[in-house]
Amino acid sequence: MNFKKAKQNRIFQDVVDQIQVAILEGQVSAGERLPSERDLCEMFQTSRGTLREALRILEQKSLIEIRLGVNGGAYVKDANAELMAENLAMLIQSQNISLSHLAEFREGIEGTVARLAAQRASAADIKSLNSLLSKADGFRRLGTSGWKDFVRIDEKIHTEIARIAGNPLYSFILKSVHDNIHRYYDKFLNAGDEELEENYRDLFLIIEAIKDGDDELASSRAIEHVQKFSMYMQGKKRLTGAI
Amino acid sequence: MNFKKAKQNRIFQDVVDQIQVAILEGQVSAGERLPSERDLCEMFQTSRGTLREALRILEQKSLIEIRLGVNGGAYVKDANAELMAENLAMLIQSQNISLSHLAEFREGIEGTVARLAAQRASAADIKSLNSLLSKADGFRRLGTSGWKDFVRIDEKIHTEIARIAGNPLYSFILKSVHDNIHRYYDKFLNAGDEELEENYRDLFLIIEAIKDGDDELASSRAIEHVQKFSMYMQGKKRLTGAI
DNA sequence: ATATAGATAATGGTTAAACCATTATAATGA
DNA sequence: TCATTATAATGGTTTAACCATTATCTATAT
Repeated sequence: MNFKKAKQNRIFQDVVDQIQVAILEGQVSAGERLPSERDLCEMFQTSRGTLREALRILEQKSLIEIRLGVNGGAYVKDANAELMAENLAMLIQSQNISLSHLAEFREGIEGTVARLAAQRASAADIKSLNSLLSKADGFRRLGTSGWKDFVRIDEKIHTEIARIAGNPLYSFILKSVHDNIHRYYDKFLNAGDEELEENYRDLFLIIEAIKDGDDELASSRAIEHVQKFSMYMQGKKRLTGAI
Repeated sequence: MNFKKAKQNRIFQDVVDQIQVAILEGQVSAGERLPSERDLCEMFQTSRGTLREALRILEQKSLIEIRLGVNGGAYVKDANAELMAENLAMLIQSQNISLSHLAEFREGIEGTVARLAAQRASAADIKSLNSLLSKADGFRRLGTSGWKDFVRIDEKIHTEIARIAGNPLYSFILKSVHDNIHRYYDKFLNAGDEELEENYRDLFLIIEAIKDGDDELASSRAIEHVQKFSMYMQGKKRLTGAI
């Protein structure tokens, strides 16, 4: 059965549950504001301290965001992706998960996502990818000075492929992984023209395979692409770390 | 740059940060207890209300667990897997992620994990898998009466394969996915002898492929196995739901 | 009229002191 | 020795007050 211990009634937990249900069921929409703390106290018949403990939990769950001043209060949030990213970060920190583990995990995800995208891409999807690719091309031509923008588009392409794969879970997980990889790698983000050139070529080939509906090729190219990136970053890291 | 807005100093946030660092850096180990609320108040020079807001956040992060009574207080936790499972559950609920999406995601993960396990399994790993398999065999022979135990071992085998894959990220993610699938599917868990028989055979074949180091075969068999399970469950669901 | 500066009030952030509920442990008694 | 009871430490909750931030209104000067 695997039940958890039934804890003493904690009032703030009940408040959390009620508000969470209201949010998840859409009784209050993203962007809207909950009543003020003092009003909520009256509604729940509780003290302000207890109510605030509930708000802290909801805030930590990224379900609400607290703003100050007049018109301040608890605003319902929509983005639930950052939650996963944060938890993944904590997992990585506390469980001593290495960057190579993270990179390997990313390989698996990107490979699968590219395969699915190749199976499911519509004409509109291909168009969208091509548009991003041409933007990347523009930044590539700027050489190393366009590197930063290129990286941004690069990530956007990966995200778009995940969207095309059609399973939102992959989008969320992949975003979490990207966030965490960049959290650690961003400081090493600079490269010569050759790397930039190769990176662009990789993207081009991945998208080509997706266009052709060749799922196995798309998958293997995506994996290879991620591996290359990881190796490059780990190489850089070792060099820089040795200073 | 993607910086976030710098919020007003919130005392409870500072308290959270300090305690979190202490935990993640191992200054306090799992199972140990933090000082009492009143003591912590003195140490942080803060009021009890503020301190409690900090504890609520840490509790929500699954970093601590609060117990009541004498010897009660904030105990440092070790298990960080349930965190992911909970967040995944919320993601599923709030983003309208369907069971088929969850099942597809599981396919990808299990396929990759089986592939890696086939590449990396040691003699001891194989022995461990065989031991689990023989247990499963025992429950299988009991027929439908042993179904519940069989399912428990089944999941254990999947978990073990993930462990053998050697990347803790996969273990955590897979556990989260399993938890969430069971959360929705558990009520449909009953089957005839044929399903049980086929399930056992699948496991046997997956483990055989891992034993032989045939990573592609292990992967495809694992994927097929998961697909079968999903289809069976979705079928059951439709039937039961139609009552 | 318009722009600037200041006053106003609503809202979250914090404090303090008191009381209640739970529970491990010690003291008590059969 | 074992069961019962008392004790005290700890988290859970309440109340009432004050501080800090900020959107909006108001008055003044240009």
